Amino acid sequence: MPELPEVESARRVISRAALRRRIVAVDDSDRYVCRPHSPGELQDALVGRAITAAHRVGKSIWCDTGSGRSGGPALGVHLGMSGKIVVADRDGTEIDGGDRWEGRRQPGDYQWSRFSLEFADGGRLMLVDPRRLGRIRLDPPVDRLGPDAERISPAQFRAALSHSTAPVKARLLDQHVLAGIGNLLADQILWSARVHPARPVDSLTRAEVDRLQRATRRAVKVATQAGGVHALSLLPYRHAGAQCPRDGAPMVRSTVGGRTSWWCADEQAATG
DNA sequence: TATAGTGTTATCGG
DNA sequence: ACCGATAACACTAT
Repeated sequence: MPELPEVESARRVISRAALRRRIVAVDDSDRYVCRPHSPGELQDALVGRAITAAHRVGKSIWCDTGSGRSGGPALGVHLGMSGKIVVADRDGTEIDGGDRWEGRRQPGDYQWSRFSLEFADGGRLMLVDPRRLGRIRLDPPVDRLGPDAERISPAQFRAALSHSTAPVKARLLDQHVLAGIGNLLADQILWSARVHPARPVDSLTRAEVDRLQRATRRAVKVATQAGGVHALSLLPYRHAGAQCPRDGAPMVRSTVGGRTSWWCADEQAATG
């Protein structure tokens, strides 16, 4: 599920439930999720330290670590397609972030825990991730990300949607251009702004770019306040046979920018 | 049983 | 070198 709103929720879980807890053990045995680190590398870097702060840009989280007065490496967390952060007590009682149904047969048993930190009191922070497309790495290259979609200024947004012939949806999804927008947010933004997803960026009018900017701000705000993209109004209409909730025209589906896209056949015309 | 999928990245072609 | 499209990744849900 994770797009910016879910990732922000995960960051808050870490901030609320994991700060300043001394790490006594690390399970970094999943070679795919912990690539390109070698076995034990994450453990060696983290045992004896604690998370001191959790930051986010777009869909990337990184945690400052330290022990006493010495700082450690940043712990990067990416949730991929199916990851979530769960913090649980020694007995498996979830402190935060968990869903009872997600890969959990009994308290403390997480079938899909792909990485975990164990704290001195026996509690754990886990990356629970069925598909294993999430990622844990030290000192992640967050400087390559574009401006965060929640904080981007109108001028930065106009700059992001310029100098390109790419489909506007591909540009919205490019994390190096604008960080945090995923497939569902992109469809919501384009629908709200009444812009066809395949429109070349350099064909957009100033008015359209402004509508996209406002729609981005609104969609990110709505979803972040609700804790996830499930709150987006377009979501129930992204399926075969659906009609646009504004004008009743058919919702159509195609692939744009390599992703499944849904839009209103009438209001989001192919030419502006 | 077959297919699609809310994300990222290496690779390929222009 | 830049840009964009595509495949691959791993696994579950429908």
